[in-house]
Amino acid sequence: MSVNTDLAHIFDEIAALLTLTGANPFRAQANERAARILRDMTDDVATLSIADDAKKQLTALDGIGGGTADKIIEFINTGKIAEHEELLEVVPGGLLDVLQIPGLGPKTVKVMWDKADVTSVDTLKEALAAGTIEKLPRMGAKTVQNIRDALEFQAKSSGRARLGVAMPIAQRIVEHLTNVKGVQQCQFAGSLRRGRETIGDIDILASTTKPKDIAEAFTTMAGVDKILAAGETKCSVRIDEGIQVDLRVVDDKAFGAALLYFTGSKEHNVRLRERAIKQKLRLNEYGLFPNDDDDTPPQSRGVKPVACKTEADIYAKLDLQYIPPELREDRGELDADIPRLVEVDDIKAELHAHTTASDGKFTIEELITEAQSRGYHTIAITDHSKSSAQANGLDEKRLRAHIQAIRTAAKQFKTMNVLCGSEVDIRVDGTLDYDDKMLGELDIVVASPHASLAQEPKKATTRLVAAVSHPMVHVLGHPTGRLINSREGLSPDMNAIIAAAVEHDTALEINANFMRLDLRDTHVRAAVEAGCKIAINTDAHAAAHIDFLRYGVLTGRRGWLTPELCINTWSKAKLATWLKLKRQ
DNA sequence: GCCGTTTTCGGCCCGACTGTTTTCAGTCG
Repeated sequence: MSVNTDLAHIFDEIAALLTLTGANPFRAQANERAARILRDMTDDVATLSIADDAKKQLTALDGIGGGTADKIIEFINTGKIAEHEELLEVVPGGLLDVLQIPGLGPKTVKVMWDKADVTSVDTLKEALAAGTIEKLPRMGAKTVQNIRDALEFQAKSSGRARLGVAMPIAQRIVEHLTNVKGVQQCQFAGSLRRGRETIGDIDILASTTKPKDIAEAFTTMAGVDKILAAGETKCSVRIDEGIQVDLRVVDDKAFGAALLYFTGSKEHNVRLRERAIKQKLRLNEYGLFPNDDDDTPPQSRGVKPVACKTEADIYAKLDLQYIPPELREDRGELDADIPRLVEVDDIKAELHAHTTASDGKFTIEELITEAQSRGYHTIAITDHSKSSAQANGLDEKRLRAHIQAIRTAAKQFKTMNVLCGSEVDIRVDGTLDYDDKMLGELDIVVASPHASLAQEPKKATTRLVAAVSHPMVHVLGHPTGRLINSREGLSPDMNAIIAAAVEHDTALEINANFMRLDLRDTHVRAAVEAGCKIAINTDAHAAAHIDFLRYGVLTGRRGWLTPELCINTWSKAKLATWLKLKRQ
């Protein structure tokens, strides 16, 4: 929903501008929270805001109060927010970019603005060159050099790394460190453990009897480009891929408390600490302690923690169910009944994969063998349709020959359920790329948008609702067509698509390719709440792609997806029955 | 700016690290 995104951006700017004016930090925080809520919701805030009881509906959202609700309504009615405009008259907008530079916070930026006429990244560079920055208070040689380094790094950095890029790197490092002498536990934490679609940096947590050895092993490992910090408990390096990796070394007895802390999210941790306080407890990265109102940290006074060894212990002492990392986003997880979430081992069917018939690398036999080796009972072969000419899509004649070839090949695999399918293009007007007769000859139809992905939201909604309502369609493939960090894709009214999917018993796909992860987590959550069926498919074009499944499962878990709603976890018989019955 | 199982006012998570100063401010997660 692009209005939600636009508004979220404005609230983030208001927050940043407020910090630069020295306003109450909690006021800034409230605006940041509003931005996060808007990004997380699938409801179109524009629709919500024109309702008769708009203010009531908005303030019903936890974290949105009267002031924010008024501003949202103001934006929907006028296209802008007066407070935002007024702040931009006082504070140069270019300072928002300066604030993005690591190490520079609001206090420092304000001093630069007041005393050195810095109003943008460019004027900061000029001030650095002119030597005016180093004359400011608390600006020593090291700080100035750090700013120069950060500017240089920012210029060549590509920003947040995709999940599927960061994960293998993190696993490699964890494996390397686990083999170091003295290491007791080692695993990655942070947004990577929570399965976010992009990762700012990689956090590794370890406990060891020999802290010096692990620090040495970490900073000297292959692929380290630059050592940023090398202390007793924390080391930071930048690796060749341009990603920062932090290693934290903690006491083995408190590994759980540290893991909880370093996994985050920050907002989830704040919620946990607030809850702890209400229970006369105090939570930090060393454990959950009795709260004796002494300002000195309890661990440094020898206070015995109530829990610290494992995350589960801490949740239990806070009277909470264990909350899986993927749910720790302050999206209501503390107040909810947490269901059993889908796991990689639950997946028994791949329902979207390509062969050499279109643009895949597998032959039919290779693809079936690959699926069989993963312990799947079902594999759907879904090559592209004719409109995807760039992907060597099949016309009707070639598709019919392909179906024959699949049926013949399948005879060699007695235990495998091999489905003849297609990934059919959803054309710009919502019609499909084959007629109903052709579609009827297929066991499974995955309908996906590939072209016109910058279509305006209303048309995109009509287009996708038509496809999801089509009686021959089983799965809506990568619904928005977005590519993470490179293409925004469609911004349809996702609730309308979910409603149509529920009505017509069509599954929505989580495309597990880490470039896509489409549906995204928040869409999955809305779909799951509506009782919509979900497919997790890898869209494999080559053997390595089948391993992308884990990213799809992580995204599903972030959307609170249970095995019951995930059609890839069903038994062979249940899945086959649904595929047939759906068309009746 | 938001919120209320002691509150409609007065709070709002917690600690480490860095770099600058001689006891701590600012930033980060």
